[in-house]
Amino acid sequence: MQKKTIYDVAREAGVSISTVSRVLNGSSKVKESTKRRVEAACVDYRPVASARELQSKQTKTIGVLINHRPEYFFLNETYINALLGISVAAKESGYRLLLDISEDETGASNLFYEKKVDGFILMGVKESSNLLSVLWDNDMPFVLVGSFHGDEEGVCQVDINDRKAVCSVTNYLIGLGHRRIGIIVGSTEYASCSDRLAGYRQAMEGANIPIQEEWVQVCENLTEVMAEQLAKHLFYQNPRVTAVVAFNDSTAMAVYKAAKDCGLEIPGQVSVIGFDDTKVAAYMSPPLTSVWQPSYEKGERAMHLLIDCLKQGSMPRKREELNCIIMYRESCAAPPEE
Amino acid sequence: MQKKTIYDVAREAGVSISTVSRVLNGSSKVKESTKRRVEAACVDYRPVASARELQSKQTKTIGVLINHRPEYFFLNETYINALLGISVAAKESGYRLLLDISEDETGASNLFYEKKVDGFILMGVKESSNLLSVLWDNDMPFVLVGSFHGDEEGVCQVDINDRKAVCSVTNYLIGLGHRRIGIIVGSTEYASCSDRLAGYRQAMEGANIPIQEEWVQVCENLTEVMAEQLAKHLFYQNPRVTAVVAFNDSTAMAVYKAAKDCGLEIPGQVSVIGFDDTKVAAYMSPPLTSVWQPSYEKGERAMHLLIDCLKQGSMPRKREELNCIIMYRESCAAPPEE
DNA sequence: TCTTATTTTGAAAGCGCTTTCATACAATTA
DNA sequence: TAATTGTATGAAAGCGCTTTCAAAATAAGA
Repeated sequence: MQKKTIYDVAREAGVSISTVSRVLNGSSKVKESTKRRVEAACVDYRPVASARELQSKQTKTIGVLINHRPEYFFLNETYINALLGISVAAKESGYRLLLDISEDETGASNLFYEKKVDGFILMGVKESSNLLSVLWDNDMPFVLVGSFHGDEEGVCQVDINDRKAVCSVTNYLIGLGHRRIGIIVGSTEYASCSDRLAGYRQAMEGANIPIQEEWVQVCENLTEVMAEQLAKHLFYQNPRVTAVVAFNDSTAMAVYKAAKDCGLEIPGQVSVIGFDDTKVAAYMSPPLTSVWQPSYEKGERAMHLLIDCLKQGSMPRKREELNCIIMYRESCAAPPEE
Repeated sequence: MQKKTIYDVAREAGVSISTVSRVLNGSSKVKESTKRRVEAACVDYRPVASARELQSKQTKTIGVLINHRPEYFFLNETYINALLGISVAAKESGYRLLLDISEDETGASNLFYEKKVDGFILMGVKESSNLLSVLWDNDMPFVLVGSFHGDEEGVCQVDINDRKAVCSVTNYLIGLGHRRIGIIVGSTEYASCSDRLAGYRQAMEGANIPIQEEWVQVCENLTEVMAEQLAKHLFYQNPRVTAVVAFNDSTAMAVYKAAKDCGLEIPGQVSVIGFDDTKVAAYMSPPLTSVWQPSYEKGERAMHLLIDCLKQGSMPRKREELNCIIMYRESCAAPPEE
């Protein structure tokens, strides 16, 4: 079966292809009666996207980039949730998603150079990325999901306040009586890591607790296996930490494992705090106190912002901040008596 | 800055656009010396994809469909892992991915009708789906990831043997001494659910244990909250089940919660078995015995199969079966003495 | 050297649309 | 009724490529 083209529709309706195109796009006035004729002839007709894109210079598709190392074999749950939000918002507005999961940015710039997308949503961008300036310089709209500082004067992004959130939970731990508080974070190449670390420092300084450098474990490549080791480092110290702020819930899980291996009770002997409040947090044993963040909403909001840009033709350099919620559960308590 | 077109390259190299196109596509012989001249002129030139697609009738992009209800707000980890495998395999072969996450299939058929993709990878297809026949009838290549039976004589799919896997773990439970074994599965609209249920039945029948119908809990809409309730149904029975086969690890987590609420010890008073062996399984308390399945490899393999189809022009109606591994951990033991 | 076979190249058509520009027609106004 | 304005439509160009077909350049054979 040969596919129906705009010519077939035009013939069937007894009009020219221009008229068909006009009723399809609603671009200019068409007499009501002919409009109806054309619409009737449009059954089983679907415009070929590439033809339309070639001419109209827009693709109605958004490139979604997720920074991810293939060797991790596991995608951060917050990315997935953001992706879900992006997906729903895109669908609402008739946009499609081209997904690029990778560490390097050539895939992304290809999408741009080959005109495959109208805009981008970027997740997990490294501070050292130079993709952003390419996009800026070429007026390609994009929105960042998640933390980023960068050299640019300001980019369009939707984010949480990582620093504030970690500052809060650290203060919570301090309020519980903890002094020797450890933290495990990933590469400071990522703003979310450096911000969370900064939040920890801020809280500790605010409480006049001098930070022992062996309490802060920064890891370029924070897998669960690594996290477990780092947690053990923390626990083998003498005196050991009585609480650990984990970069995220996966890390917290690893900390749980380490604690178990070291024969430390949670929360009796060590308190643990996670981040992201992934689905497991509530089911862990003991249930994990964690910072919930609105990942889905981040994605959704980013998409809406991007679509607005696309409509208006200009990109706001604004940053939207969404709120986190600390989910208090049972993984934290006062430190053991000395 | 105006984008460089094939005309610019041609002028710069002193040849016609036909020649440029030829060296770009390697479609026919070009003299070595002119080839070099053209290649030199190609710096900063990127073909516009839509123009190329319009003419060549192929898009070098694959549509990836994930069946998912928006109200779930959470994407099955096995899908994500498969997606990762798909992504890596696609990248290797220079394919892009158009992602469509949704329950209904109009998004997918749009991609097809508008010629946005060269083929499809489908995940979580319902038995009642009629997308497949549309694709078949129009010679659009596709590969299924995961279980599916369907009316068709056979489709190209890569899958595990759900029935065999659940049969094995049920036998394991029986071997441990269990007789009253419960099972919680999702909608039998999905082959993976009905197959796992069939595996359970097969094992029970094999051991001559008549199945009490209150032991099998089928749920159209298996969320964690639902699973927890169903688990409690199982536990409130008199005599109650001594083991539960959960549809997947999320369900198993909910069973853990229910057991805790009912004051039942795992594995002392109830044994629990999960499926998928997601990352949490090993970290649960007690660590969950679960069936690991090669999700990543499923995606990777599906993509390779699809690319082969695309090259050869014809689609094999074969089904590839990958192996599962039972990860024995500490959530199963002999049933309590009566 | 001249013909024939072979390789290399260019002109031009066309993929299926959108959009400009001009024309035809209907509706106003003088 | 003629002149003027406004509206509805079509012809044609062109988006940036690939590909066919024929011509030109080169190599081989007589």
